[in-house]
Amino acid sequence: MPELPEVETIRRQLSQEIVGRKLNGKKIAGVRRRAKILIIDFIDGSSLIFHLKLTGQLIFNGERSSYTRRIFKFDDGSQMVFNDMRKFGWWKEVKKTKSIEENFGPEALDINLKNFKILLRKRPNAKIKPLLMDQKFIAGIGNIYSDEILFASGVQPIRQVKTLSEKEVERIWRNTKKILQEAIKYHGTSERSYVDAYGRKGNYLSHLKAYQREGKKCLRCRTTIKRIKLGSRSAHFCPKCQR
DNA sequence: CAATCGTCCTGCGGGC
DNA sequence: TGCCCGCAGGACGATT
Repeated sequence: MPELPEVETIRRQLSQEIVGRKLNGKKIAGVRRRAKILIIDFIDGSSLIFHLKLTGQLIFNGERSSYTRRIFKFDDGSQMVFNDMRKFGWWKEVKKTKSIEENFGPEALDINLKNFKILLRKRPNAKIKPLLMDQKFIAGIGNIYSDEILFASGVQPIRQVKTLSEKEVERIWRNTKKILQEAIKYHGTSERSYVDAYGRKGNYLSHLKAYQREGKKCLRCRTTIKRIKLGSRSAHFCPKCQR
């Protein structure tokens, strides 16, 4: 599922290819990301924004497939294909992105420890995993990386924020940065249909330590990884390493 | 205000 | 073998 690392991978690659080109006569000034949204800015101040949701793909010079919803053609003959098997994804032309951007909490990669602690204090009763996935709270983390962050931090997904020690909060903050950055380095996780802007799979899947490892042995202590339902989502964790 | 649940959609895998 | 059912999850809206 495209989360922050996947969208960021696509953003970096697309930026290399399309900045300076024209789309519908409008010159592209830059490509940004906010939360899991990809934003193509034009020099006239307007933007074209995308949300890939679960199965969206944006492929530079990709070819039409049965899942292609739209092809964006650039002035030099190159193109960008938007595929989406499940049809949850969307794109939109907007004059301003401000009202969209302000719906999100701080970027997961940008927030400092002090502000992360302040943020957590506002939600003492929330369970940590759903909170990390709440885009209004903190932006960019989804089901895969919340499991990975909490595994690395030794914290169970159901833990209430107010029960977290200072050290646990610091570990969660540090591992959020570490894991997201590592996943970007490997061009994301291709668990299902995710591919990057060149149609290639990401390589972080083999680095996952919790997500989708139910029934397998914990890579740290050999205990069997558990899966529980939290809200309507699945959470994977090691009952021994994570407390 | 916060937490939970249903909803959108389609491919896939388990079970009979 | 083939069919049916349920599951997967981002984010929004309705409900409690």
